[in-house]
Amino acid sequence: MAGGTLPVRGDDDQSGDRVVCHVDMDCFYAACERLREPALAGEPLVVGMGYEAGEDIGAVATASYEARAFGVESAMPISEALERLPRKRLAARDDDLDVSEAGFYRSVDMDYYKSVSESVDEVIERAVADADPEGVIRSVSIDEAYLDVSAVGWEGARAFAADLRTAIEDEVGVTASVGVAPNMSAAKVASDADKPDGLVVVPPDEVRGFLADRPVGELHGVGPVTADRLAEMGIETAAELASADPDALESTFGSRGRQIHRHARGIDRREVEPVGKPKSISSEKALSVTDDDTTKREIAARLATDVTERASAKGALYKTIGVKVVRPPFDVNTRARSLSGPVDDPALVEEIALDLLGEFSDDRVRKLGVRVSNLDFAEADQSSLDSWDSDGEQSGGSERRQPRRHTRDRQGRGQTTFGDFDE
DNA sequence: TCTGGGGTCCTAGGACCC
DNA sequence: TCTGGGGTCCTAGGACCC
Repeated sequence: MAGGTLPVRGDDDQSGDRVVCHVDMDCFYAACERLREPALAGEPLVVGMGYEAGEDIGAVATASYEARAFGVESAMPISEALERLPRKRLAARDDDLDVSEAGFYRSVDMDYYKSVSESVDEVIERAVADADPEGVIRSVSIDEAYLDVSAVGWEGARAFAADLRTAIEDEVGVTASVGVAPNMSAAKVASDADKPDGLVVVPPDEVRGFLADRPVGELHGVGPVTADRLAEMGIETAAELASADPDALESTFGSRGRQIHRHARGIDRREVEPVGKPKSISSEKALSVTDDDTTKREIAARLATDVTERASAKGALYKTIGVKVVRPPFDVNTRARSLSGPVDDPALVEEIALDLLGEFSDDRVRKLGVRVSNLDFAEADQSSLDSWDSDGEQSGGSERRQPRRHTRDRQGRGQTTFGDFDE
């Protein structure tokens, strides 16, 4: 195809005008732990989720680079991490173990990490406001954000990103890697390219070359399953994906096929937009495998409470209540039930969750979850008092629901949201 | 490698409506 | 009474992200 290596269509050129930064904090949880416990600096450090001091349950949430050198990886069971990297304390007492080949383990402390994240956000907000009054920030997680700072232009892009990194490190004490590119997906790859503490700037005319030799798995939207299937098709690098037939990709991967094809070509016209309201709220918990129904119901009830409290704190009404049941080895089942209108009714959530769980009462279960979705953020705080009763049936005055705006009704199907028609 | 927790989006089939 | 097209909503599962 002509133009395979050029910014092909006229409408692609527009993306060259944008300057998008992806800010990605380095080993964020571990960095936070070091912030309040400076003695951990330079040491192998593992932060475990579901981990309790001295135990060997849970999974690795973050491993410092020093710990990664021992083969500890994200999502690895703590038990396995301990085999590769024993606890410092144990090593100190055990003559067979070398203290220099041991590390520190800490459990996740989300509240603290959030407070650090807020400090980082303040630095970012100020930097963006100073550099580009029309700038936009999209926080995608506790340790990651996209910035549209097009006003700084490509001449000013590197200086902006460098100053931002310096400010974050000086003022908060943690480091970030930043990627700068004409769009979100390329900026994301750029921020990953020189971690940790990196800065990679990819101007518009270098995007294709920058991506070319990278494995497809580095692209946003290509996970392990897709990467394997692409490999079967003989596609392993971004350049190979970029020159693949988009129709073939679409027939194999659906709409995502075209999306990853565009990303491989360095095209992504999604706008950087602030994150909107959540679409679901859920809570789940791994448990040691059990078929005891009482245990399952107790846990489900707790999860329901957690979910409804969080929903309430966010002012969210919900219309759909669901459960998730994971049976060994890893058989994920979901069940959901919708009401006829949005409610804030914790007792009802528990009741429905337990009812849905009933189908699995005899099953061995390794993990349970409760979820509310179909959320509605009513302006006012009037909640479950009116017309929705426990059957989810409307009583009497069926038009008493909150005045409904069409914008919301479109959301489910309208395809107007971020992420599909994007590029 | 026997896999933690909180999310998003997409797909596909079925019910139902006009 | 065997049959069209368009559309919405619901449920379940899957892939992906951090």
